[in-house]
Amino acid sequence: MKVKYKLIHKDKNTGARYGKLIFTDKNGKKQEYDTPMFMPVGTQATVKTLSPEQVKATNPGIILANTYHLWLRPTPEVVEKAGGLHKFMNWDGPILTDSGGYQVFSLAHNKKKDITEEGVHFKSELDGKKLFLTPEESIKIQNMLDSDIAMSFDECPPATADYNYLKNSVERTLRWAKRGKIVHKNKNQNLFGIVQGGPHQDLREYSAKETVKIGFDGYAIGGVANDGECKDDMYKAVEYSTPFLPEDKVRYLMGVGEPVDLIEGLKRGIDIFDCVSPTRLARHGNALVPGLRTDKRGDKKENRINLKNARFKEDFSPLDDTCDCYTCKNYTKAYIHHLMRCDETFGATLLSIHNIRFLIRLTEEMREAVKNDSFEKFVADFYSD
RNA sequence: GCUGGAGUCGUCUAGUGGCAAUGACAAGAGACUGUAAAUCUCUCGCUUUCGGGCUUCGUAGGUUCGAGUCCUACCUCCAGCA
Repeated sequence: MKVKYKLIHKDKNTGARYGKLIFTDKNGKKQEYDTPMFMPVGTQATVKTLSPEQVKATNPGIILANTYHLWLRPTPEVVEKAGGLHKFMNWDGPILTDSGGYQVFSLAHNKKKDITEEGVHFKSELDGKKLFLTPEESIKIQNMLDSDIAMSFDECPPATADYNYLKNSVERTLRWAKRGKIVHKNKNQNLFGIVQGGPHQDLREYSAKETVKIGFDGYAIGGVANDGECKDDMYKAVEYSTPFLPEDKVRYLMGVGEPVDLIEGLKRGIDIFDCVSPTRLARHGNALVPGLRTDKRGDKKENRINLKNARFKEDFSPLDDTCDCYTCKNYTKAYIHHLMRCDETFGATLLSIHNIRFLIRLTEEMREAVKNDSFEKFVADFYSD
């Protein structure tokens, strides 16, 4: 499905935007979704522990899948034979595939040797086989998967990498973006570019401007929230980038995240977010709950409870009594505590539903605030609770 | 009653003269941001000013510089025979 972003309203006092993503399929049929949006992650063509119906019930827009993982298994050929990713996984909503760029850094064993101009050498985690992923190959795979949004294959170094590394990385990511765009043939698929540059103002500005010159259907900000980056640097990375992105294209902050980050991102002009944290936290027994806490670094973090803790054994209240999700409407903490203690998957399912809905509900509330030009007050209330 | 065998952290278990004592589970807690993650880390006899101190391997004695480990008796459990 081809996508168009429509900016509907810009908040009077901040950079926050309310908009719509309008997807049109081959037959001219439209699907519309509001932004800001939180996209659940389904790396292996499934949002872990959830059925498509359960994902749908959280009111999502786009969901994610990953090129790297699907390349190795089941292979793009299989997905193509199945009739594309939508059919394969029974998801008729929009799908965004990450390019494998993130895996470059988390999987390449020897960064210096494995990451070359031509592409990246991997060792398959499945069978130890030597693999080589290039920008062209990544786009080709995404074309075959037939996702709605393909991401450029970027180099995603930690924000804490030194300036020179980040500078070279920005240049390389630009060259890779061009190479990817040239081979992008799927007319029914959108291609997004990725801005890199760590926390450095000049690099972000340069990366954003050059990426826009290449021309993409949407723009992402990458290389944030990794390897111990502090929140301040992450917000800087965003605010150094968004001013140079076109107003009529959607902006995607990759891999983020936490409730606070959604707010801070939106404030700086981001429209869409994705993060593994709601589903991973769920599998590890944690539920997002209202309020904030301060972590050991002094950063404001989301509040959450660990349902495995003994204190929930006889707590027969819902996870969050302000929440409208299936889990909160039907189950108690004591029951989820029991399921997590027994390693029953249904516990992870219930927590995933809640955590995803928690973030999506936050985007819905932010949306309303932007519509009413009251986002500044919304932010103030959020921090004062 | 006789003959073998066994009793070690909540549970199972390693240990055959230098041991607060192995591993697993359970338990208590923490971490997690484009998913190498339903994973990982820490604690788990008592106590501590974190150097240590104290008490532990069925019970009671004994041998030894030193005993969960060797000896004696007893208690309990299991198997076989009466």
